[in-house]
Amino acid sequence: MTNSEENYIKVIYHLTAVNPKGVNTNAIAGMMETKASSVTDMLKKLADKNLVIYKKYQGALLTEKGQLTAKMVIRKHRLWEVFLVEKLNFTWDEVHEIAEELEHIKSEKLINKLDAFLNFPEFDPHGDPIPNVHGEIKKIQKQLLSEVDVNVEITCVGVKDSSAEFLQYLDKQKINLGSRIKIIEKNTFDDLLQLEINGKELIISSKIATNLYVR
Amino acid sequence: MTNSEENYIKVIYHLTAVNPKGVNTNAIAGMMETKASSVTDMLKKLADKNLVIYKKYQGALLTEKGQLTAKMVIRKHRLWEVFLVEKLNFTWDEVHEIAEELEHIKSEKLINKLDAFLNFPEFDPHGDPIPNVHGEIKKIQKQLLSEVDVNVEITCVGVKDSSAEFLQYLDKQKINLGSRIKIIEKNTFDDLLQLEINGKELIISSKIATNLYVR
DNA sequence: AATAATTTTTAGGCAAAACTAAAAATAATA
DNA sequence: TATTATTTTTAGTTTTGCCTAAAAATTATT
Repeated sequence: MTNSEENYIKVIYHLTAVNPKGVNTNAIAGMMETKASSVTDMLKKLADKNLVIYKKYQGALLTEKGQLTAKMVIRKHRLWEVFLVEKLNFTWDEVHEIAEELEHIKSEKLINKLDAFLNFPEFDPHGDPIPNVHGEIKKIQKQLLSEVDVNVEITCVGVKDSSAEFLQYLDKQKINLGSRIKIIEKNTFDDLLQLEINGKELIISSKIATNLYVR
Repeated sequence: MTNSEENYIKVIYHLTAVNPKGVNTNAIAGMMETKASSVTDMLKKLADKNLVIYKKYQGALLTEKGQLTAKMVIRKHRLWEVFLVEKLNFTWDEVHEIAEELEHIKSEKLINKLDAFLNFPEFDPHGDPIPNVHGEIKKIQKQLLSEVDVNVEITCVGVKDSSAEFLQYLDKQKINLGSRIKIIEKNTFDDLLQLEINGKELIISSKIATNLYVR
């Protein structure tokens, strides 16, 4: 397995959630920051290796083997992110790029020992679930903050957008995983939300509210 | 910097210790498990990048820039080895292969935070010194066990051969870094040494004695 | 010093993963 | 449905790092 192959598998896995009946070549190209023709080449190779189901012009889907591969790469990525934040004191906006490299380190034993060292965490620093050693993923009930009713107190459990920009904004507003949030008022006209968080009031845009997962 | 380039630089660095006036193409090929013609190709590229001084048929030497690069790769390798042994409970014979991959992870910040997390260790699990953030290496006085006189008590501080086979042998004999050792008798005829270690007697061959550093 | 042996380099190729440009298939629209 | 637009694939290159085989340079030996 090359790094590039693993990255394709991972991208197809993520895109399948949005497009369960076949992931477009162009969509993959967009995520991989490459050209459609390169994607076609790679899909043929992955199909030969039994990782992807691919028929010309029909888009791609992962085989069972491909899905497991994807989950293992995601497992590694998210465990390393936990390590970087919990042990090395990185902030949650800094870890993605480094984990993109670390996720390709090959040793099974390494990742399972890392898992144990971190105490078998179930979620990464952005609230995303970490597949266990068998590839099983614990799903939690969660919704976007934008879907929550007024005056219901909820807990921040994750982010949809995990760009550094967004995460740094959340840091500045002291919004973390675990923060207790209550919507005080929804302004339907300009789509701003008035929140109460950590006892303080805060006005946020709908863009923020549609990128924050709560429970 | 590609992984391959870093590996060449590292190999040239190590070979320079033995061959300070120019490292042979063939020697590099041997260490890299590749062919001499591939080495020639790479030497040209590294010379273009100002990492290596290379003249046809004259062997290779590292520039200042190349030496620093080598030290930084070695720094990463050895810090990761400390992490694997101290934090993840790997044995000292298991860590080399994994560190060979980890040493190529790019972030400066990562390695310096790892260094701090590990409490700025000066030696790796095999007793080899870890270059600091500036590439400075603390040298310690050490000699081979085979060069030590009878009845002088010394401390094991490192290994010359760090193959899994040798390290596992040492583990079995309960010889670790820090073990106190005294040579009771040298048998000049068959080159066996009689040791006292941890209060117990042990007979070792000269092959062992010429691969163990002590102080 | 001349020849033989070894080492190193050159020349030409290959595979992986990307690219561009053009062709083919599918989807959208008049 | 015919035509246009979009998506996807094919064909042909490029770059990196490796290879083999042959040529050139260096070193060793008689």
